[in-house]
Amino acid sequence: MSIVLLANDLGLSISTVSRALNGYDDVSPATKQRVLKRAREIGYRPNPGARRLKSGKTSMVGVILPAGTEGMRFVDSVASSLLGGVEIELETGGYSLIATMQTRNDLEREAALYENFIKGGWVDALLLVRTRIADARVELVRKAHIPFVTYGRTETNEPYAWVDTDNEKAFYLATLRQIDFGHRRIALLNGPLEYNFVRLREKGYTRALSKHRIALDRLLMLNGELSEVSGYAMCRSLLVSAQPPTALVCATDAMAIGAIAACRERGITVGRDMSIVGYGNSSASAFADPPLTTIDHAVFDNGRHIGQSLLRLIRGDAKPADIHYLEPVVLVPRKSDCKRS
Amino acid sequence: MSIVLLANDLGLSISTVSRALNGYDDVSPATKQRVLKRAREIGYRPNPGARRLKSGKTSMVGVILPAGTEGMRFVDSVASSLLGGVEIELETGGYSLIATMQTRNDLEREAALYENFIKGGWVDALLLVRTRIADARVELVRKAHIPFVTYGRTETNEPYAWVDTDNEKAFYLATLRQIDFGHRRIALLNGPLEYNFVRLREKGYTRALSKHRIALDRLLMLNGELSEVSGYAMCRSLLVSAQPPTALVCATDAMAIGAIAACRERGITVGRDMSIVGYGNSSASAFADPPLTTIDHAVFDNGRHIGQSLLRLIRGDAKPADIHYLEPVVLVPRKSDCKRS
DNA sequence: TATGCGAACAAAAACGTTTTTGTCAATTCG
DNA sequence: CGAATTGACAAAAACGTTTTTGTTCGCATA
Repeated sequence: MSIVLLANDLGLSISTVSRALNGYDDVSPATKQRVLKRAREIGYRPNPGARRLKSGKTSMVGVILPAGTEGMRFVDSVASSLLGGVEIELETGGYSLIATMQTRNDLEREAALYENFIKGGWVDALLLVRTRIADARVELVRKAHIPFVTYGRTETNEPYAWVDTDNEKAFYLATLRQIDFGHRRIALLNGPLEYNFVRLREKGYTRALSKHRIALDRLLMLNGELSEVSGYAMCRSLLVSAQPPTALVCATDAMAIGAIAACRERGITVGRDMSIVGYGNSSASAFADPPLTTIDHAVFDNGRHIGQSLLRLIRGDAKPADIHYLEPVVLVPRKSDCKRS
Repeated sequence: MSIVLLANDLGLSISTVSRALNGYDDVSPATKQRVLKRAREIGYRPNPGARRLKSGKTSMVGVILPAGTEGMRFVDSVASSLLGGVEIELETGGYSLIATMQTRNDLEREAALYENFIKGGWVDALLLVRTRIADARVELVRKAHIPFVTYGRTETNEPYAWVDTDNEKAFYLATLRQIDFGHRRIALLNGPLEYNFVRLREKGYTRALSKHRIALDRLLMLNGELSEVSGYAMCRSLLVSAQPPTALVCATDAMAIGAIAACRERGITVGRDMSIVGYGNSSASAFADPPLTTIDHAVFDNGRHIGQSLLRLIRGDAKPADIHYLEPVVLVPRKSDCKRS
């Protein structure tokens, strides 16, 4: 019974206090100030349960962090920066971000989890990450009539708000660079096929090849996990194949680091006999041996864009169709790529 | 007005329905079943706001993820596994974990953030991570009379619930191994001094040295960030010093990988001329060159312990003083350490 | 000088639960 | 056989807000 305390203290009715606190204009500027001041002094905090019960607003944006495919890693370093960016923007708008974890990758349960999270009414808006090509979540969330933005695009007919990195451009650039280096047998170490960013990266890769009239070799396009182990395994299988590639473009720096290890194991010197480009510009990439040429993309800025978009959507300042932002990428050259020997 | 709908549908009063749903025993087993069944069919979900308003319970446990010291990384891979373990246990008890991010490391704001989070009433219990030696948060949270467990210990007179990894043992083992390899000038590349785990690692290191009557050389004990860059910089400064060490124990694998890069740069072969042990058994550690000897600690299991402890605390099945769990560590030998040459 | 109007505040209802208290019949007990 | 107890349910209050609907009063207008 907190607002009544505040009201009594001020000698006002609770309705006036409430309206003052919420910035309505049928309360005089003078009393509005008085209420605000006293509220701060007394440390008044509206009970979020009551507020939500009455108004349906929670001042919270939610995100469900997907279970990692490898072992138990839910949150990768990308997510960390991203969420940081989101939070810092939401903060300025009086919102905050809450994350909950998905303990398994099971699609059946996923729907139930999202359903629960939304109907549970803990959040006013949602952020969807790790979008798949066909992603049931966006339909589900749209039907719930709750604002949302996706990090990464998906395939759907309906308009929706998205923020994405230019994955296609990234792999177009990386592949082009390998071609310019004289490579013709360039392998693509990619992620799981279901994800949209995986398809986009493949698209960038094939576009670069076809631009230079290089025939596509399906045997050079591999899909696996995003981890070091997986990169190692895929590279290894390529190296023992009939016609090994002379260059690699990898979906993550971790995969590239695994690939480097595989090359090392077989006595192949990366940066001389094998040309490798990674993706992500992870903190480890600069300290690999050789230092990894990679693609840098501003994840934190992506997060900020998402945060801003969420706010606009919540306030009704924008329609989902208005929000499409493609973050540019930049290739950071180091020592892991080289001319064809 | 959802429970009333359900009640009408069943021809019962809302109070009976509520009591049936909450498992009270003054409702007959028959109707209890009937209510439960119908509730499931109809897809009834108690309004969390209303529930919280009345009972004060939220079925949520919260954690505030600290802002990363380097750049904007909030959540490292440790946190990912840990939170996964926590969540999976909480789930079995009908609770779930929500995380929110701390956007800056400022201590002033930290108190306010925790205050807000607790008073905001979004959670029934709290998890505190990245404990410092003197950590104002535990006093603050205790005063709020909300159950909590810390991941990592801290210095306080009051009893509190903690789960921790045996940091001291880990660095005792790592240092001992270096000593057994014949090393006498062993450097400690440690993290920021304020953290309790940093002190414990230092303690393990010094204990191993003093056991073998090796004099402590303060110049060999460095403190920095937990990142590759920092490991690189610290190792580099050691290598150009008057009396470089012949062995390194590092607070994280990332630091160790940075250190390896520094050695490589100066033509020092790690695993032959320099012996390095890391910590964490990160996925990258096995693919470093040379593969990193490191300390493995079961972060996910730690998370599960935390989850269970939280549940016991919430239910009143245990007092904070009862909950002290020290997770054992194990050294995983690879190729980065070696006999003194 | 009545009438209408807007500015500033207050009363009261409502949100969907949980909890306290109450009711009523059936059963047990002295 | 009447009184006390118990088992199963219902009525109503309460949680702390927001929102809808009043109310009062001074002031401009006709």
